[in-house]
Amino acid sequence: MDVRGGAGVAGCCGTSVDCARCPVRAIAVCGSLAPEQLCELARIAAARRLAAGQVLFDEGAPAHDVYTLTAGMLKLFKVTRDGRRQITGFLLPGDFIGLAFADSYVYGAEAVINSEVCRFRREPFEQLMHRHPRLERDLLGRASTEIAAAQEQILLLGRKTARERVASFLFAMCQRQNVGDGGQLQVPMSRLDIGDYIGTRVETVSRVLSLLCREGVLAMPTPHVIVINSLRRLRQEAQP
Amino acid sequence: MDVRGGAGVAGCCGTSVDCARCPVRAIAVCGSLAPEQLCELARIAAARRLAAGQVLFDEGAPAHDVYTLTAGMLKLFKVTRDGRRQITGFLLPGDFIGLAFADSYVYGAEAVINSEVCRFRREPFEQLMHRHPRLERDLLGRASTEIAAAQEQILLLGRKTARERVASFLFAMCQRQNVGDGGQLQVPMSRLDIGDYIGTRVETVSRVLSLLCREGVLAMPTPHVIVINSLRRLRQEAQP
DNA sequence: GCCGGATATTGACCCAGATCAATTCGACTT
DNA sequence: AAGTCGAATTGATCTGGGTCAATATCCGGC
Repeated sequence: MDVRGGAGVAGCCGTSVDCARCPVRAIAVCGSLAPEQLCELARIAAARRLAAGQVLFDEGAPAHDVYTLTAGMLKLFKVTRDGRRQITGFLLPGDFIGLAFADSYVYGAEAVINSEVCRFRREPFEQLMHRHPRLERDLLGRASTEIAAAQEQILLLGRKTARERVASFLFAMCQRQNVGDGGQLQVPMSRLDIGDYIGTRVETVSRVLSLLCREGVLAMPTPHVIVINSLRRLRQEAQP
Repeated sequence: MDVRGGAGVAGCCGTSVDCARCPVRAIAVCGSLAPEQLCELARIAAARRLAAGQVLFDEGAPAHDVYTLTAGMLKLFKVTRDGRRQITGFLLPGDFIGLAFADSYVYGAEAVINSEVCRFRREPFEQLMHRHPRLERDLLGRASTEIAAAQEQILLLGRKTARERVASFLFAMCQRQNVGDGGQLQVPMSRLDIGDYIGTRVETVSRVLSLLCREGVLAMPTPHVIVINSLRRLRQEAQP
């Protein structure tokens, strides 16, 4: 959870190019950028630490920056005029924030747990991107993945039952965390957040989880740790 | 509705670069590609005509091609194992199909009305794209827009009422067709398709439309033409 | 280890929208 | 113009998940 900040970034230009903590590393293009190009990236980068619950930016604010998440977890969300909230995604370290923006942010971003981001001023980042086609290609690939994921979520929200939604959510989390049978799934977000992500109420999330627990599909030692007894049954419940 | 096909494409290399019907034109990069580059694109392109209801490709099929829609309207959709269908988008002429694919198509595509697409073999298209950064950049911009639109739809499906969904759908259609107060909105898709897009049943779509009609927000001379009496009220109902 | 506010769970009841069931409409063909 | 069949509309009823309310549990700060 420690931040390397500007110094850490600068460090990337030397021998420790592939250091896991380096914010630049997080955009997963170290392999495709030469050290002097990493330096360029480092020059427009700044680390920022976020406490749990802290807002990174609000929906609708002018989009001056793009980010990579280097530690922790963020949630992205949209809110209707009358206050209904929809979480559009949870981000894990390595994820990039800034694919969907035009002039202003199309969603708000908030830390789920203590987190760190690496910020890049947008203008120079885009110029750099244009100068380095591999970076641009990497981002296009990420955009592709994000579109596919969004459409999976559209299917979930449009056509799945509450039970299937919870199962789908857990199954996707398992895949992202590489959790298998008997593994412990870390669920740092609240039940409210889960509900706002899968389009149900807190109570429904809680009820379905309790039910799956009673049925033996999973176990919940604490609300934020879920033991997966049968990944196969979970996937089956998810109606993929 | 007439197809120019291979000949039409080749024609783009000459003086008629910006002909509206040219399939290449549809990817909206004519301005950024030199005539000889257009020729390159034309060489890997082929026009294809689709009758209403005809399938362009199935979800899960190997993704050998990418497309641009040159006329008509397509719907993209995903289906659950037990047959529930979710439409993830309707495409209009100029739209590009192929941003979300890896090895296989992540959704099926079917013509809503008689349509034409321009097909590009994927392999050479991607090589061409890599050689022409402006094309790549154009696609990244399109991906951006698509992500933003998907998240808007996620908000709709996760948090809006049936009435708000129908209003949002109509309002979005008005914007795409540039229809204002008193304008005639063309609605070529069936009520079933609309329902499968906004996550409700046919009957609900019909009921809400009838209600909005009775309230004077709109009029329906025929099921596929909707007159917008008050775009303002429509937007208000949409809870943007 | 204990305390207190936030978070999670569980129960009872309700309602928006699904489901089931007729009509009605409209774009075809002949 | 009449006939046909799928699409759209409308009505009646049902139900999954929302809403409201009452505990129970967790976890951070002493």
